[in-house]
Amino acid sequence: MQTELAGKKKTKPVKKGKVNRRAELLQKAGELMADKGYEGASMRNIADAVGILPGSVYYHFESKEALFEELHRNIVAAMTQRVKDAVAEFTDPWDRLEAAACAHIEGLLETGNQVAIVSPGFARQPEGIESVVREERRTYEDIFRMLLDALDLPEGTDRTLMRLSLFGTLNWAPVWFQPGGTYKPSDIAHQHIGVLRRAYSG
Amino acid sequence: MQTELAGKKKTKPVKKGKVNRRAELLQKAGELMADKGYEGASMRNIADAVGILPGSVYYHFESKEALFEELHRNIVAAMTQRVKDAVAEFTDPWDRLEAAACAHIEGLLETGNQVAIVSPGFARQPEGIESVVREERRTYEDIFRMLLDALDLPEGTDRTLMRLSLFGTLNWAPVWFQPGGTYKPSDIAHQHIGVLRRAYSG
DNA sequence: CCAACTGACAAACAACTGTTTGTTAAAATG
DNA sequence: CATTTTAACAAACAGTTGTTTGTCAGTTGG
Repeated sequence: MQTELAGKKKTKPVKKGKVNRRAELLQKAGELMADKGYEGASMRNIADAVGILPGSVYYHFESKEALFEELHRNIVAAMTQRVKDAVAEFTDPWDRLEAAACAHIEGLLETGNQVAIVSPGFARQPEGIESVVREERRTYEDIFRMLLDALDLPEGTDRTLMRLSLFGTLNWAPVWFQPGGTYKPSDIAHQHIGVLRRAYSG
Repeated sequence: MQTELAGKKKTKPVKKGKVNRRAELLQKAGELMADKGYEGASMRNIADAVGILPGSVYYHFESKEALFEELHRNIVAAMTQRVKDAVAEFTDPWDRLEAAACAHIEGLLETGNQVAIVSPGFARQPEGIESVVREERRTYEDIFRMLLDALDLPEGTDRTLMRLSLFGTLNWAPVWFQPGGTYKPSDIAHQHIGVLRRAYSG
């Protein structure tokens, strides 16, 4: 039982042999909530999924809301990074927008729909942290606002409606999309942006 | 259990002086579920809203699922009628599509979001009746399939993605739309169809 | 006029919700 | 070696869920 660690320098943060239950909880909670909604995924479900008793979850998280809040923040951060990376590869404004749309919907559909948690109204979210959640989402959407501003569009074009329509098309996809079906996630983004290109530029 | 009206035609119309609690229940259940989702609206909430005790609801409806099923059917029927009426006023295929889109989103946004109940994934729906619900929805969507088929589009245009994108734009609106805000519901439909027109025809 | 039906009430049911408490065994630390 | 920290268990908490049961007043039809 007694592991002899001969002079090995042990740092505090990550325990070596230990699985990180905290991350596990976030992971499983994400999957369950994406599947069944915030209220649909109970603390018992989440605890069961990682092989732990319900009460033990409260060692790692103060409450269900706190757990969700951190989960939400992680997902938005991951999505933001993903989109920014994708956009950086292009210089043409239309290409950049399409890259962002692709990254968004791929994140939405390929990560087990976890990102659906971020979608307002998709799964019911707790009352108390709505403001925090909303601000994080707004920051994320700002990326798209910026990309749309960079487009050379006919005067009087409503960029806000364009963005909302784009998000509608993309965020609605989890409702009908079937992995392995006719379409790839990127097809959805490509088609929508394609229509916009044809309508507004050459 | 069925009352036989073989020879005698004994219609059971609305009692004269009586308020129709059954319709009232459907109405209030619709409002509550649109607001808080299927699971968010409890039988007690619904009963309270019409001034009745929770148990009494079970005189009118066999179960919560049965109540929802009927509610869903009513809403789809109302929407179908609404869209068909709107479409009938026009002959040009693009005008007909735009009229349908307008009717759809106006139904979605102006009736207290009750139609949101029809949206899959928007509010969690009971497991057992998913198939019924899905078929009703498919029938409704067929109207739009038909309208899209009537369009004169460049060969190879993917009408399915067009429809899904349209529904995405429209069905996502309840998430962000604010009554009395910058936009009218019809603006959303008009803008999206406008882009399609510009891209594919004129 | 009395029986049947209608529509509701009151009370309970088991199952489930998020959460709290007290305890405990193993590891890390001084 | 002694003590603190970590991470879990076991059991209960009060509240809510959909639903069932038994009762009963008021209307209605034969």
